[in-house]
Amino acid sequence: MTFVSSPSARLLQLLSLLQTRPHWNAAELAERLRITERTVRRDVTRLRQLGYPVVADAGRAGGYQLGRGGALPPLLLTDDESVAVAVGLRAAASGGVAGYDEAAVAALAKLEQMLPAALRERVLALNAATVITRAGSGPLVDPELLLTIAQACRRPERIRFTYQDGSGTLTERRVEPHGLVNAERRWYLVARDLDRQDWRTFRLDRMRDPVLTGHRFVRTEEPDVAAMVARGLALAPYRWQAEVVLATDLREAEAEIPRTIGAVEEVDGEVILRLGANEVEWLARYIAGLPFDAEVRSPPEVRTALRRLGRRLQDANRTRPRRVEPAPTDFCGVGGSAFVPRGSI
Amino acid sequence: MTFVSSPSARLLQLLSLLQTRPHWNAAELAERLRITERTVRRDVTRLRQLGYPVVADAGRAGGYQLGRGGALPPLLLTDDESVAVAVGLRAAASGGVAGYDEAAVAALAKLEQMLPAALRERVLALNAATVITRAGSGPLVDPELLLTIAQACRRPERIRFTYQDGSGTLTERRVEPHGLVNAERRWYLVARDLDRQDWRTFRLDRMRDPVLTGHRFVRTEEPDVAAMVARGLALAPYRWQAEVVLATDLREAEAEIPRTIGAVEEVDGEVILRLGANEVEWLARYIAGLPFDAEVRSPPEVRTALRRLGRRLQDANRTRPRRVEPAPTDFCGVGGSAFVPRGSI
DNA sequence: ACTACCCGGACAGATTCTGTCCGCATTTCG
DNA sequence: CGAAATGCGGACAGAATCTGTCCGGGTAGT
Repeated sequence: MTFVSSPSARLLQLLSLLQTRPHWNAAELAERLRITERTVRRDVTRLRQLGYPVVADAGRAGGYQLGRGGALPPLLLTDDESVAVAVGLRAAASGGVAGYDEAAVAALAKLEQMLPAALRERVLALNAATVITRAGSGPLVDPELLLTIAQACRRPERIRFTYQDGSGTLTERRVEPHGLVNAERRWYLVARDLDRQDWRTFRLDRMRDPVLTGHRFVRTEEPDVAAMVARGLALAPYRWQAEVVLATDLREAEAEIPRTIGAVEEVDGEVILRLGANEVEWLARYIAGLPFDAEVRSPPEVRTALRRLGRRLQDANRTRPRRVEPAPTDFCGVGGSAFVPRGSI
Repeated sequence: MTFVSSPSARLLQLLSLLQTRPHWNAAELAERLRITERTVRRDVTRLRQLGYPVVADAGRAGGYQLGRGGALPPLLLTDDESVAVAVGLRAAASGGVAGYDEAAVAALAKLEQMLPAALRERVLALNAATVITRAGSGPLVDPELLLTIAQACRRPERIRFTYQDGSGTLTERRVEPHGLVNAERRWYLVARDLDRQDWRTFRLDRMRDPVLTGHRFVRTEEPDVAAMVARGLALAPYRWQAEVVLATDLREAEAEIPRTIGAVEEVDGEVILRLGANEVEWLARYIAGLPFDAEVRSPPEVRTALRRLGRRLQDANRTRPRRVEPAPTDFCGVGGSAFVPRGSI
């Protein structure tokens, strides 16, 4: 640590020390800053006068701690950046980002204190006026776990962890981590599984006790991480895997079918859709809902289900409906979105 | 402004003044802080030594400005809050939140500087390891416009604006704004339309030149803003509005059909689904894809389309498929989601 | 050329800071 | 209960820094 001559700079150093450890006594601080304990006490008083919440305990186990809240020094963000902070944290608080609702709200409150007064007023108005939609939260992920995995990805270093798959089975995994993806309100890790010698995608909320093994590794492949996650979601270990010939071209099919639903490719001049589900009925319904005709190649159970569904659609909508006219609506928006469940996993 | 005795506290006051106005000369600052210009110059030097980027111009139009960047004082966020900031801004940067990509990246870079060194390293690793998924950005909304509307909501004050509807028609609108919603990557305003004497929902990216009229109003109703947006999305001014009887109970129907797709209610012991689209074919496909049987009450065109679809499903999947076995996959994740287009608007 | 700005050294006096000393209060442990 | 280890803050003398004043130098705009 370098020593500075001016008291105001030393104040900031004291503040930094208080942050790096939860607990200091005056003797420790004095030694670190090369001042006396009396001066430490004076500096603590100065920090308090400046609005920093320094908490002290007398007695045998006494010492200083930095409390939360209090006045904070100015923050150098542009107006756009401040709005982005408010909007981004608001989105996190409403569950748009996996599992950081409360922390985001708290962080937002603190950051607001640090804005210039005029802009603060406006950002506060934005938060007050914005209604939280019930998007729902993703599964909680321990921040410590997330950061540990992130560090493993970055070094890069092999990790070991306990994993719980969809059916509840626990297995030990050893992997070379590659990248993190936050998709569909969940966090995923794309990694190379050392025991299976292949790429795998794991959900972080199903991961326990990650341990950095200490073994560094060299990356020899650069997979498209986002694509693997998206593809993986489509071809999860469902009970039924269907192969369907679509009566359309590849571009149209790709535009219509999200990669998280199914994989589309062209083989011998035909457009083939592969997708999975745990229930035949679900597959039949999904295929029936596609905006182009489809022939199921396999499995035959799905073909049968589609024929049965076709018959039921005809039977239910013969003639003679009851007439009711829906009320007119003037709405000036557009768009919609939905999660598509495909049977229990 | 209150005056303080200690030079270190005055430094923070000087820093605050430099933020409130883009330009000050020494004489103005001296008068504000009740010190001489020479002392202002000394304080500026001290701020620079502390890492604040104070920019000065000599000459007739000279003065001081606070530049961007530079060292920043410690920020009092918990680890959880810091991760939430990083994650939330990362989501905004990847288009998860409407229109604040670049500003979010810049804000994130600045905030990272303010973390304690150990935590900063870990948050940086998180950002490096996280792959941006191609969620796509929503339409850009001018931050100034967003903040103006937010302020109108909060006061509350009537506003006037030019609105472009789905077909491109421009109209003048006078409204009493109630609340803002960020849904489906777009910003919406829920307001009471004064000319139509009814509640309306507007997209902010289709709004121009909002003007605060100066007329305050009192809120006499508290509508469910999020529900109005969601409901509005389902019952947009489509060419075809269908009414469908579902062979299931209300709870099941509500669980299966998002409010952004259609409205479900129970009438005389029957579960009724109302939804709209610009194309009959789309409605037929969607209804066919539902996981329960459905009878279309109206319009007859949709009933006809469903019968036709049922026949085609049977024809396309008679017998004798070509046999191909899909490759097995071990993927440990689940879930999917997609925007559901329903014909051109 | 003139005016209005920023820059920073030098000096004497004013102000603040520091270490030392001390008594008081609180908490924990044996 | 007493001892030990902590925080608290006043008082004092000397050390250190800050301040206003003065001044010469440099830059930018009219």
